[in-house]
Amino acid sequence: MRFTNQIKCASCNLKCDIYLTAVEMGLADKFEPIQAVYKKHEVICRQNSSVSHAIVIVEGQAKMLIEGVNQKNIIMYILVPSDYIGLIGVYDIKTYAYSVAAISECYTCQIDINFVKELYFSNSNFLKKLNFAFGASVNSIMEKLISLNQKQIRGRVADSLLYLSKIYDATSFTLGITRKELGEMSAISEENAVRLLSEFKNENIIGFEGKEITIKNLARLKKISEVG
Amino acid sequence: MRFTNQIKCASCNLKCDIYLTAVEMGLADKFEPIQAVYKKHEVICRQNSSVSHAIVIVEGQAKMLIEGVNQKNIIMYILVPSDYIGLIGVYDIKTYAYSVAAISECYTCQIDINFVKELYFSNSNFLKKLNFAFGASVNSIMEKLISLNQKQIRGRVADSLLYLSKIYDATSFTLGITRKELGEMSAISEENAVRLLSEFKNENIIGFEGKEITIKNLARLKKISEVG
DNA sequence: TGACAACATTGTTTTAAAACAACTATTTTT
DNA sequence: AAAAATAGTTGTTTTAAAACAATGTTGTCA
Repeated sequence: MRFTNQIKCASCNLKCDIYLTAVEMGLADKFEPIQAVYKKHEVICRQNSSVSHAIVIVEGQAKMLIEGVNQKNIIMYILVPSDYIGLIGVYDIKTYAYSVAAISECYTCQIDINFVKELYFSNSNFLKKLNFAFGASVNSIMEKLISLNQKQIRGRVADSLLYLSKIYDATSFTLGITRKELGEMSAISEENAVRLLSEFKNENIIGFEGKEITIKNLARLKKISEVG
Repeated sequence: MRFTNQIKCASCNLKCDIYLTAVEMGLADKFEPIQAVYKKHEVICRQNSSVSHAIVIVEGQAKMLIEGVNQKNIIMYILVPSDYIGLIGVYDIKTYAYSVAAISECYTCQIDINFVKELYFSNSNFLKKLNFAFGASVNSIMEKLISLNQKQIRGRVADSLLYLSKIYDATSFTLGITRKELGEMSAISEENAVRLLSEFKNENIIGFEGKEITIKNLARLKKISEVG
């Protein structure tokens, strides 16, 4: 990890909600984000450590994961630019329930959680926005719980592929993660992750060449996701 | 389900946070909870239906569950008096992500979600209290995710027993749920739930007679929960 | 109070997915 | 450019847990 302080918020293309709210409230001068860059594989925040900043992904990709017993992890989300880490600090939760690690070089902005809290409690629009995002994340965790516990591995991998297609907003995308990590997203072994990709390829549901994946039959994939 | 309107809040022993906050803000007269009684097995709220009221469990017990594919459910929590259902409505989530069903006769109070929202947005103490509860629930869902996905069935049943012991606040308690439901809490089959109870009994970790359960060796049970 | 349903139990069989193994391909490092 | 490490692949074996089956027990209600 290294610090940069090159980009000023005023000239940043991302324009995160925190900055926009600060500006709206005439607090732009009090707004001093720390800019940190993480190399691939570096840990951005560690499960059980204390939440001191809200972190915005400005560039790059990261995985949010729960570190479980016997060093097996579950990857919950892939974070992409404009996603937040650590908002839970606003809800008075002191430690992270998850870890986040870079899967490509990640540029982040880190804003003191107390400053974010100040905005949260004094700006009801911002409050509603965060609340809604937070509430939605609870729903998506429940969906993940169902997916991982009640579907067979075909359904789980289908879910992961659909999820990736959604966050990359395309049916063709470059898989930012390894086969092992695809397994960790679906709570299956690396070998079975490979096997199922090949299976889907043979059935002409997807195509791939290394990390380049194309969903060729979205309807079938959705069907597989549904029936488990 | 039937309605009663016998108990006035002023004379209610429970004194929920919603009522207390309403009183504090001089809104006690605007506070008109609906009192509804549910028989055992009756559904209190159904997954995907819309959230219109915050519901307080006044008496009795209920299970909160996610209804999954192929009619297999996961029981997330057992709700006991003073627990809430539907607070997620405050966070602008319109539909329930789960169902709740009575496991014994349940007396509930139901308060219009818009009234609760009013309190939430105008009383920062109440807001903080709800936020904290909500944030904590996210953490506990993640723990459940780990428990159900990375532990073997022994560890999962151990977790369920520890959870029950915690909510009943005793090492001896009457199991409010069936063996099948204990399985649904631990994401295992009914048969294995029975088998593991017997196994734990043989190993002198627990004792039971029908629904009366005693944890005899808490340390061992915690160990089993840890090692998975 | 007898009949039926729901719940509990235990042994046996089947199965889905992990683990193991052996090998190839692709990146990184030096 | 060679060596080392990481990532990907496929076939085989093992295993944990579900499903099946058969039977006993308790509860409910007409």
